[in-house]
Amino acid sequence: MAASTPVTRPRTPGAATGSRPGGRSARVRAAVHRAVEELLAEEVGDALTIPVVAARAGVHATTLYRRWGSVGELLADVATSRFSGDVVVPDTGSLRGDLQRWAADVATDLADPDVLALMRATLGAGGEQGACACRGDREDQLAAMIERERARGGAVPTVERAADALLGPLYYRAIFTGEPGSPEWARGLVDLLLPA
Amino acid sequence: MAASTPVTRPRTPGAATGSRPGGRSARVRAAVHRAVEELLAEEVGDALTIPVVAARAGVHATTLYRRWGSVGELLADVATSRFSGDVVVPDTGSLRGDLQRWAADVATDLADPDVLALMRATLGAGGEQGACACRGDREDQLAAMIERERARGGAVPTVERAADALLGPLYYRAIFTGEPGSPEWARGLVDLLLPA
DNA sequence: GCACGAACGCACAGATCGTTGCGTTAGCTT
DNA sequence: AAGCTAACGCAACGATCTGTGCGTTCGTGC
Repeated sequence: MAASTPVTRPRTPGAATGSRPGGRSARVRAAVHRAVEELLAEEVGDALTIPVVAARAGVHATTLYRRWGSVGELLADVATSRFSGDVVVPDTGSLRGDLQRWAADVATDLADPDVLALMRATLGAGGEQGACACRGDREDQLAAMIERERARGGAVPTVERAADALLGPLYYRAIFTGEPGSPEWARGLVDLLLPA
Repeated sequence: MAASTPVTRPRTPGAATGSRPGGRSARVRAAVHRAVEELLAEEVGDALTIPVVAARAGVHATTLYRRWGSVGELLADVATSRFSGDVVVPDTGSLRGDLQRWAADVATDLADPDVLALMRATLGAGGEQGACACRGDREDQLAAMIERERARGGAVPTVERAADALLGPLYYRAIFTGEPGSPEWARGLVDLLLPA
């Protein structure tokens, strides 16, 4: 490489940095993301390496090294785009209804073995950044629902408390115990959080 | 290799299989465990490989390949011995007191960055087995405390419910958010679980 | 359209990893 | 104290990974 720029890599791959988010780059990115998810679903375990992903995606390994640099960053990128927008904020008219529906959706999402594999791999390789990618914008969604209820004039718990009561059990079950919670169980968590 | 046995590896490394848990094996095991924890604390990330661990431990890489086979199994072994016995079950006379003290201890344990790094790496490389290793025997401890209270004749929550209310938030905070909970916050979780 | 340059493909090389066979060390048994 | 054998050290190999330089393709702006 020249001397000034540390690496040829065009900055963060996720957000278009103003350079060229055009057709081909987007296609490559999509193919790579799909390849990662496919390999994760096949429980390749250790064998999730840059060359393997590249071969599966039909892309040259050099491209992956240049764009992502390591499997850790690649997984963090995949996790970010996988977990953003996977669950929509419902609007049922009441906080209880919103939270119940939302918790059930999250539980359903977390029950997918592929999602679990992605989260575990991202946590392991991505470190702090990967962990945040797995949370996605779920705390923000929680805050949005609570804020809406407060605007309606209702009594609401703090976002922190709601995260403890909902996201805590949901994620703990999914990651640490083999048995993810059912949507019914997730709805029950809401009943424990909100006063009867 | 011969033909019958798939690998020369002497079964599970943790429990002595009756063969020879003698002095040298134990020393090697301890050195390797220490090396893993040291490297984890240095945030080596991807570079936590068998040869690197072997060099740090002053042991030949072949030994690690034969005893553990992969970084995943090695990390699961380290996590198991790290998380078993790290927290003792208190006996304060009341369930509330027991849980408060226990939750505070777990929170303190989870606040250690090295423990976090170990858990994340184990989750990533160890898969299902690694996840169980990170839980340790904490659900059993929870069950023991609850059972003791029930023997005293008190009203007790289910173990499942207690795990949701305590382990869920504790682990979620530690793993997914950068800020692990304080012992005081952990004690507050107990107050939310038990009726006032 | 046309030129510019970012992103990709390709080939090659250095480094590292995973595995095997064999000799040596050192627990364990009697 | 002497033998047995599990466990370790050693050296070498093939496979795989990581990184670089250069030519080519194809979005993007003029």
